[in-house]
Amino acid sequence: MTVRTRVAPSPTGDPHVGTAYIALFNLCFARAHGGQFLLRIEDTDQARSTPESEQAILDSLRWLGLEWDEGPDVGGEHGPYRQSERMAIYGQYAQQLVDEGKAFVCYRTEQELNDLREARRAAGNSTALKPSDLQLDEAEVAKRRSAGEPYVIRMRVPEGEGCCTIEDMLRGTIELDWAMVDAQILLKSDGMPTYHLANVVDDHLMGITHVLRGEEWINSAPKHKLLYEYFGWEMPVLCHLPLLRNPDKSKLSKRKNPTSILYYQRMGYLPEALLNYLGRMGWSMPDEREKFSLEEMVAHFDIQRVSLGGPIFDIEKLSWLNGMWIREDLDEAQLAQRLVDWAYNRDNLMKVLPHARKRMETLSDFAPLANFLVCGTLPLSEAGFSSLSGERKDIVKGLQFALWRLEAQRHWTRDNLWNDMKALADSLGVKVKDFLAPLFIAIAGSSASFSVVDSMELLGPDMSRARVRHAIDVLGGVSKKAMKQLEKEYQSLSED
RNA sequence: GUCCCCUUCGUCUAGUGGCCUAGGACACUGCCCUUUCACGGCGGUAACAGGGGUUCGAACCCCCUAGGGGACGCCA
Repeated sequence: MTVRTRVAPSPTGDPHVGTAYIALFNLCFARAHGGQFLLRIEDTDQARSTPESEQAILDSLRWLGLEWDEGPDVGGEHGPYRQSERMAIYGQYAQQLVDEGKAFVCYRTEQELNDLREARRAAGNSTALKPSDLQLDEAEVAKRRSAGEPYVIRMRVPEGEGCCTIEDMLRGTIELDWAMVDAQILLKSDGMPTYHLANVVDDHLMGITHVLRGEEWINSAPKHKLLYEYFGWEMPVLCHLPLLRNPDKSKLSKRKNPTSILYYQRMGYLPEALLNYLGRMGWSMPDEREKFSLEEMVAHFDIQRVSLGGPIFDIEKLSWLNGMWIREDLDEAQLAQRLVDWAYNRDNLMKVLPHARKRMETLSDFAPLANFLVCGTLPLSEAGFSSLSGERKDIVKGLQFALWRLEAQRHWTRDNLWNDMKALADSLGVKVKDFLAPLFIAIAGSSASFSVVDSMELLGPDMSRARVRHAIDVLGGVSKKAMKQLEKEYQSLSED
């Protein structure tokens, strides 16, 4: 048995707990059956994938203690293979399908596609575009080809009535209407494969026998099944796991919940505890114990014990569990070591000292100055912002705008952050000093502290963003309606 | 809008036709321990979404309704 997890960098480069969740179940399933657990990096989207974001995910999984196997040597490189290095392979397979009439070249433009979908939606149909919808007459195709216009390769899909049946380990037989399945792009105009092609080709070449993935993939299973049929390959057994949710039950997202593993690391959660908690999401030990190690989970793993309701990620219970691990599994020497490794080490001190030194008269001044760096959530209160001039509404607005900028920043350095904040203040017509004042409190808990941008650099993106979010909440949050208004205003700012 | 998935305390869950007057855990709460706080111990509040079937018997099987979620991209 061989299973794999595909890891895709998120747009912000944060390693997502959802990725670790899926990886954990893949690992347990494989190990429990004496099989292999492989990892595959999904890096065909140039916009989101950088070497750093890929490394961040691998490092996070390792931090959690999820070790993967070295797979078969597909395409010349071991380990968590990178697709971009093997582009030629996908092109070949796509071409093979074209030659066999199972895929076709499509010159449709984005505008045309939008119009076609719009028309289908207006007619009350699904928006799935079929090969016949996309057909252009030969003269037009010839014209676009000789003009060197970009094209993609799409798969042919059934156009008549009927269902595709998918077998799922947990859900049994699922019937999906072929009408919902569009002529999926297999090869993008930049020559990169889409997930669908890469996924099927890789899994076959890597000898994957079982695929455990998130339930958001159920709807594309027919495409994958069809591809396996086109290629004449045996399809792996599928299993769709439930999705982790926000407290409001929507799919876990960073706007509503911290989702980055780095955030939990920075907050001081132990990897064992976080992994243990993820193992309790939609799964339970046969004896219902709450606390268990990865080894114990593997030893007792049974995929049939997965419950299908989407579990809500509850930080309070995670914290309780983390406390259990600290109290029961670490003696004092080990705990001391954890603290040192976590933050109280020389490297960290050296990073903080340049900012603290100028402000110190005695050594004991250091702790209060650096306190905010090792704090998790700051004990903020509304009163803490009362010293600021300006209305609360405007303070919240400033923080929200700043948050959006921070969320967009991929290169987290003090200079970039400074430029972001400066630009924002300028476009709002506010003095930088006044704009930054609430941010000081959000980040450091007081306006008397290191420069905010230095503080944010030290805190890192996840913790910084979480602090700003927390401050907005403390100030009463933003209503849905007000949020729409702010989004509009923010949009118009960036257009100027 | 169309299709798919899901539905047990506020939350994570046990439960696969009789052991269910529905069990455990987090949170909340009462008491005990304690100079304080925490930890720990003992209690308490709190759920089978609704309606129809099938069955001697249904949280569990079937149907309908409702609610929630997901998918409908040159994202994964």
